[in-house]
Amino acid sequence: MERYLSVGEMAEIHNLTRQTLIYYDKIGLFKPAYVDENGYRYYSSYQIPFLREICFLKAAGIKLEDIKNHIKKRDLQTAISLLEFHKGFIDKEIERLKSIRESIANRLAIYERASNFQEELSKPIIETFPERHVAFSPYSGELKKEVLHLTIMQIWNTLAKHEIMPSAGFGTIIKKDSLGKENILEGAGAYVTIPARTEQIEHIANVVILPAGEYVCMYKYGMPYDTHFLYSLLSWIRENNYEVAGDIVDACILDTTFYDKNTEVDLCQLQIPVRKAAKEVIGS
Amino acid sequence: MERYLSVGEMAEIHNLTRQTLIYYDKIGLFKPAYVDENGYRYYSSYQIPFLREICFLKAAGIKLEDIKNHIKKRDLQTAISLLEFHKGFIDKEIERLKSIRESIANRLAIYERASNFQEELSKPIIETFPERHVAFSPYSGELKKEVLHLTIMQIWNTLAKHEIMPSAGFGTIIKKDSLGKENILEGAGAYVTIPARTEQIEHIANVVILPAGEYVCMYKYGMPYDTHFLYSLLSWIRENNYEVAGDIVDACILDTTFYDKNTEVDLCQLQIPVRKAAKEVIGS
DNA sequence: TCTTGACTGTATAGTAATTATACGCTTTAC
DNA sequence: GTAAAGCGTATAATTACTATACAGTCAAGA
Repeated sequence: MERYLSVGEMAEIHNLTRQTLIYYDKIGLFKPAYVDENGYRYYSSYQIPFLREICFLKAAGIKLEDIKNHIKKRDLQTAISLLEFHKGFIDKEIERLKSIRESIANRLAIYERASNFQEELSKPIIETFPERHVAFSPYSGELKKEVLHLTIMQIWNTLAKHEIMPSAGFGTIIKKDSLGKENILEGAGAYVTIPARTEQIEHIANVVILPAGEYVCMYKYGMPYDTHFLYSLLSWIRENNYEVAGDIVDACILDTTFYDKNTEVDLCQLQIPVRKAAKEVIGS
Repeated sequence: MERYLSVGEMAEIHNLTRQTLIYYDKIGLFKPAYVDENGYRYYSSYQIPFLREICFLKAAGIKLEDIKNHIKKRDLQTAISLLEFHKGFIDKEIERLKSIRESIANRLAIYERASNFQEELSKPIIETFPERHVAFSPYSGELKKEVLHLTIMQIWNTLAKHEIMPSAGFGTIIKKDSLGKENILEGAGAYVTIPARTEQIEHIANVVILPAGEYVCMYKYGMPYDTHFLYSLLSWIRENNYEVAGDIVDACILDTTFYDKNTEVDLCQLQIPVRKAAKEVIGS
């Protein structure tokens, strides 16, 4: 004495729509036990566990095509391997989302700091930064906006190809060794911050570690090649009995996408690592 | 002296395809700075930061439509609220994936145990279970396969509507109080296991806690209403100087989806909570 | 018996963000 | 001058549905 269920009933039991069952019929995933002369679909109550299992696998995020292939010749071993495989996939997804989350949080941290920069604009301030890992690539030729963009994009893409999401900051690094030279931008290049825990990356990009410590900083509207900000900050450092302790960072805080077409400079922050100058340096 | 980039160049810089840029043009997300008389698209290098930002937001999982609406009138506050909102969304996604992961892991645990049941089939064994939380719903009317399926689906759907993924196990609970009665299945009902940490669920389903402890168990091919397995296990319990300590669980291990059309019973495991019988009970 | 409403059927378009393909014109390199 | 590379548009396919339109079927009440 088997009872038959209509599409509507079967759908309601499984919290699906009628259309969905018709679709499952069409793609051959789940067909009614019996179709009457008018084309009406009737399902056996014995089919309920099948549809429930389909719903479970679907809710787990497995594709209907894979469910279809699996459910036909279903045994314990294939069920285990399907779920094992999918568990691995879910794990990867969770890792991916976590790294996106971290990227967004880092970006937000930059924005929060940028919200309060106004009274500090163009003034020297001292900030402490933790150790930062960055992917670095030197500029080629004269530094202008286009070279800057292209070099950043090149690093960005290298990272993206290895599934590292770049966002926590980017900008320019100016070499300490070039400060005295005729061309202060000699050896300078673009950098993109990468998560510190990324280890295998050394093989795919030139990784530089920006040391933790005190930096003399200045928010400014101006591109890295507008070097007068840098010179004025270097003067301040000398006058205040500091000395430059390492390579200089010109971090892009808000790029031109935040401004109208005519404002073609970024809000950047110069970051010069410093230490107190030794007495003899002052005298020289 | 502004340089223009062709679709192909612009696409390559951003690791996109030509088609994608044409699509972005079509939907109004990102249009070329200039189109020549032949319809060829040319992008300004000043547009690079915009496209980079679009790529970042896209990689973060934000919909193109939302990016489009945001990027038009972009300022620090809207950028922060977009990212804050999306961070919340990502958090929810991570939680969702974690609960799917847990469901899959639980299901795998059941399957792993089921892989080795053969030599234990129809024999009493003693297992220890941790505390388990289940959603319970009594059967209405005579217990047969259809009622069983429908009752489970009803619990399943109640859970699904509250975004709890049910999978870790389901089956039948037989009331200890009905063991002596004419109808041993009086008050029996279906259960579906729920994650222990689900707290707000008491309002939406009848939650029962199956206590931790020793259970006399038996793997068997047979539905819960095939009560002779239960009776034989109850005899074994009496003969071995145990007594029933609580409601009886008939857990579905492998449902009929694992078998061909003709095998219409599940592999189930009876689980009877026990304690050592007091002396006077033996004598009575 | 007729009508009404609730169901059923099929067929088609739309969703999101591309990718792939076909076909033809333009530009560039040799 | 020719061939290859690159550009244009247009269309279909992808996934798992949902929504809509239009028509046939069934059960209950007047």
